[in-house]
Amino acid sequence: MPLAPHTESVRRFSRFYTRHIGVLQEGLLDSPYSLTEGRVIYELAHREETTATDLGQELGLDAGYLSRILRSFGRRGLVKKRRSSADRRRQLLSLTAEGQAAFARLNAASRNQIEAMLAELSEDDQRRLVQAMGTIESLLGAQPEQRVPYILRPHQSGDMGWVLQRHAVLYRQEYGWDESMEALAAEVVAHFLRHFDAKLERCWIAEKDGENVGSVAVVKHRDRAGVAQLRLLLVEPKARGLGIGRRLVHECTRFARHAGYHTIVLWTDSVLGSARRLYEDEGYHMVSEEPNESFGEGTAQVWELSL
Amino acid sequence: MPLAPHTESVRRFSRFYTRHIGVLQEGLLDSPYSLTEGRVIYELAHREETTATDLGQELGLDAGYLSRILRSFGRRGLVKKRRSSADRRRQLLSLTAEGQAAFARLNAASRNQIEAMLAELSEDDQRRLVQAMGTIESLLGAQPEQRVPYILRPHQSGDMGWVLQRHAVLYRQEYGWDESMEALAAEVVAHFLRHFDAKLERCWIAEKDGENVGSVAVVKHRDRAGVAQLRLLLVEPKARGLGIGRRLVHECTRFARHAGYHTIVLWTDSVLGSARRLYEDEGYHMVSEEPNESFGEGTAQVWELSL
DNA sequence: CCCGATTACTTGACAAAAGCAACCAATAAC
DNA sequence: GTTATTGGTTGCTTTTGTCAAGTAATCGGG
Repeated sequence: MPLAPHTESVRRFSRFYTRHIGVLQEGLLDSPYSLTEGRVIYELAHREETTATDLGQELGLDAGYLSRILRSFGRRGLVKKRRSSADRRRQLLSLTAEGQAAFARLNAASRNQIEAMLAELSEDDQRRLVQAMGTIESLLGAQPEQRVPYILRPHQSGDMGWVLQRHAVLYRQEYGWDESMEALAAEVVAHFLRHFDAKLERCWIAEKDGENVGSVAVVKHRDRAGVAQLRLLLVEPKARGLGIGRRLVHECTRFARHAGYHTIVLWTDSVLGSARRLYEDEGYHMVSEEPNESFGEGTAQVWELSL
Repeated sequence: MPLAPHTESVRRFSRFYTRHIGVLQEGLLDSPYSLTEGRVIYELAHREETTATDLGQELGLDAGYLSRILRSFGRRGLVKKRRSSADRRRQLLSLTAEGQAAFARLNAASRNQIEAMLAELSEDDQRRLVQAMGTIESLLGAQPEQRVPYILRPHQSGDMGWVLQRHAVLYRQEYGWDESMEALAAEVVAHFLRHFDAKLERCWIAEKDGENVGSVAVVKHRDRAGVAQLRLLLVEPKARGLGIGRRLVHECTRFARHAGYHTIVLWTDSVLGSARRLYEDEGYHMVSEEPNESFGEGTAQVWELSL
């Protein structure tokens, strides 16, 4: 039997935190989404493809109510539904690019609020706060979130600079590639930004714990009509092993197929062994290989996937 | 600028605790009150008399909405309204006995839930939990609750036993009174329980942090018609200085006036100095004094207040 | 003391959020 | 093949909350 003062302390804390959260959530008010809608978007952003029933279960929502929310999301172009081929009653739900962007905005707003709150504390106090929260979570048995611990979103301003920088740093660190690699990446990035065609091209940024940890882009092939090219694939070392690379590659395939391309190709280098696995598993096969002239020591390869 | 991982930790905790609270609040569902209604009752129970505007401000409720809630509470007999004499636009709101009882039920239900939750933790872990919660509250600047830190409620089964026990223990400890005092109190309690007349009699228990800390009762005078008697006033030493005694005495006056008595009387002893102040401030005056035969060394006094 | 502004509260109309129940189509179970 | 179950949608209702207007009392000058 717990002590009465403990019980009351917990109740006081609950009241306090409820109010605290209430204040935070009011920030959502100047978005076009209700709180529940926000939760739905959050959940969608953190899953690759779910069904409505799943979602309803997770969020404790009435099926009818959720159905309407999803329909409105569909109308607003945030969510796309795809009949499951295994069970044609089910719809596999996923966020569209607009949906991902909408979530990114919500997410950024929420993050800014928390940051503003934290900014008022000293670094020590921030640490103590996070520590205390962790204690509570573990004591009250927060099970580790079974969602994917990252989100994908379209690129925003500033992102491409990050993409370039990390390409340069990582490929130098991991493979010792020289500046010509950086120059090439810079050219790709510049071209992407200058000629970006939202209908036929796309870039995804993977974000984890508020930090960018991965990227990939689909662009039109410079010469071959109806052919897409996958470029700028990157996953930060500390975020590897979570399936982010696989997800990024897959996202490209889905987009390219949907955009009407008949083929998607990519260039890679024989030294990039782990990437090779991703491409193979996605269904790509190598179509040509030749000595790499510009950087490194491996051979340049072209891989292709028919859509 | 806070570190990104900290921000994300705080967000994760907020999600976690939101969900946690959600589960707890579902317990309210098998009560006849909505969440908002519950909050209103809570607030009313923790204030002596408030105005609707005050309440709305505190809870962030729309005035119109609150007005309707209060009207329905009025209809259900939970709340009574009294025009302020200082400002006749205002209504002073307070819970009726039924209202207090309703709150006590809600409160007990909520407490049971928390207790069940705590019961799964070792005592050490409970301590760590409460500690961590305290840390968060102080870091996030919970201002000390400005509400009265106790609530009043009608007596429930078991309470009268507590009243008797504490009378015996406290008067012995503080004034060295002997068993005859206990016997007298027992008789009063027994008579109260056996002949309890809900229309004309009432007992209040003051509760703080989930523990009983005070009591008082109004009963019909045994001989004089139209006269009420205040009995069994008690405040635990550790809860003194919070105005609980004063509040209890005042509650009696209000009730007696409302129940139609023309006078309320009480017996006390000259050694009970602090109680004397309470009675004086409430408007009582001493009407007789004679040597105390039964216990202690002081003189027995009768005080009276015309209603 | 008078008059406009403000405050405390109420009311009506309405919108948003949520829940319930009936229903359809696809699938699973027998 | 028939029945039950599942995934989802739709119509209807209740609950919850907002907005604006209205009333009475009070405040704040001149």
